[in-house]
Amino acid sequence: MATEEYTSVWTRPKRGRRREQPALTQDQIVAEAIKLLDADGLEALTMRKLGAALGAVATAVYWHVANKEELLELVVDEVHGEIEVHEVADASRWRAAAEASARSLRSMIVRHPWVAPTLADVGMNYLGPNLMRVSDEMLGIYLTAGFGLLEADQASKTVLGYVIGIASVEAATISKLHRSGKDMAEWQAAVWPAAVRAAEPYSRMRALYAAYGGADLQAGAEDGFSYGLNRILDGLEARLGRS
Amino acid sequence: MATEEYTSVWTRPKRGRRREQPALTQDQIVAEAIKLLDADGLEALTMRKLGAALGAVATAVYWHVANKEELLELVVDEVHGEIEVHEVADASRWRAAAEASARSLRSMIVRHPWVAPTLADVGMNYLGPNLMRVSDEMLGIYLTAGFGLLEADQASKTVLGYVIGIASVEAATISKLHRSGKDMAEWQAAVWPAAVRAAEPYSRMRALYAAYGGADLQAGAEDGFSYGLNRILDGLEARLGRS
DNA sequence: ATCTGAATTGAACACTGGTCAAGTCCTGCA
DNA sequence: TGCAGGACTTGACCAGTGTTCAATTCAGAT
Repeated sequence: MATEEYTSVWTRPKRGRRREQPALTQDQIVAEAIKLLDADGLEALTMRKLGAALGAVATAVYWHVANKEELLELVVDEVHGEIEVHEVADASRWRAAAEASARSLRSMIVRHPWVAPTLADVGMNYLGPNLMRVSDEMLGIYLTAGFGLLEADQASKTVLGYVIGIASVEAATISKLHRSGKDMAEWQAAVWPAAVRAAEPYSRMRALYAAYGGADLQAGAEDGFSYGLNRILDGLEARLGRS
Repeated sequence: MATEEYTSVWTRPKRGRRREQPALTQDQIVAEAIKLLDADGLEALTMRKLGAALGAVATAVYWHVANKEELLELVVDEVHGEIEVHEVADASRWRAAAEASARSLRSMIVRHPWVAPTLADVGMNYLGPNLMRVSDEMLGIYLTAGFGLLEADQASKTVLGYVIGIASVEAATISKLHRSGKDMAEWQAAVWPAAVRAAEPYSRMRALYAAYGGADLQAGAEDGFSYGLNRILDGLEARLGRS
């Protein structure tokens, strides 16, 4: 609570004063919301905190944004603006472009771990310009690769689904990590015993955990992502050769 | 508010009566929570509503469960119990088993659309017995297919990631649908024009939407899922043949 | 100098998850 | 039979949530 200044009819600032706060804008709000989300995660985003961070009051935000859900919609679209998809000039180079776009999407999710659950409970019901642009450009990759329109869409969605799924799981870990303040190694040390104990009754999981030992899980995730992505692109490429 | 029954020293049930409410159990609570989640979605699950549904009061639940997060953990593990993974006897039949397990997972998510966002923001940090069992059995499929331990894990996670990603998006639509009370056709009719308008500036998306026209999106999702799954399994199979 | 309408505020509402001390019931032991 | 103590339930309460609404402030056009 700020200490209340004593004001009265006499001490009150003259009405002529101009608003030094340059007035909230939607862009400003979205940017600040992203900052808060990145810093403290999804459930830490509160209309009041957001208002405060903007030097205003919660309700002021509602002038620029209908409600929290709409704000999230804007915010999700905004971060999709970070995704880079290269136009693919040569049909024979579609695979590199597909891989790059997948990696770009993944790194965006890792950078903003809160998008994963948000996307997951909002699906493709958002129609923001950045989402559309990314969809369009990705579709373009598979079209110039030689797929027909409908199959290109399916191919694109296959890769998209894979990346979202994998990145969601990664993002969850990152979030938990970030919020607990520990670094990867500490956290791994803390969680590993419990995981091993839980795996105990299942022979194959037991073997797997034993094989991993104390390996670098972050590097493992990286490798796993590449592995899966390559298998998927293999599958698509094979399909392409056959038609 | 329930209408209060009149009771007094005279009309009150005799003290000897045994508790006809067979006392809350954790299983009962979890089961009821799932029922509520299925019916009204994630954010409709309230400790108070849950208590009420069990003929008790919110705080009573806290005797059996530490907090809401733990409850969600239990609930997520419970629904994973619905996933069926067939043991694969013959190494040559791994692909059918892999496909079946993927479909089983997908249909579980579609049946309980709220698991998608829940999983997405909790990742693989749950260590419940059903999750472990499913992981173990799925790993088994790829092991008997002929993959080495670490690659089998990667293969399994590839398919898992794909299914979770795709199913998340599907689940979101299903949730929105279910909560709006409309059926698929109605909803599609309502949303389609907005989608087409949003796609307008993007030539490939415009073409895609035009090609889809008013097609059955549900069937489309089904086809899309199968397509992607088959490509992934193609990719894995190819890898298997080469080693 | 006044009016207009966009922008901002403070107070309130109905609700959330969670805690707490107090109570009620039931079982098992004497 | 009486009683102790653990299992279970309760109501009152807390801080914090998203959201609404009337009232206010202010910049610029008239």
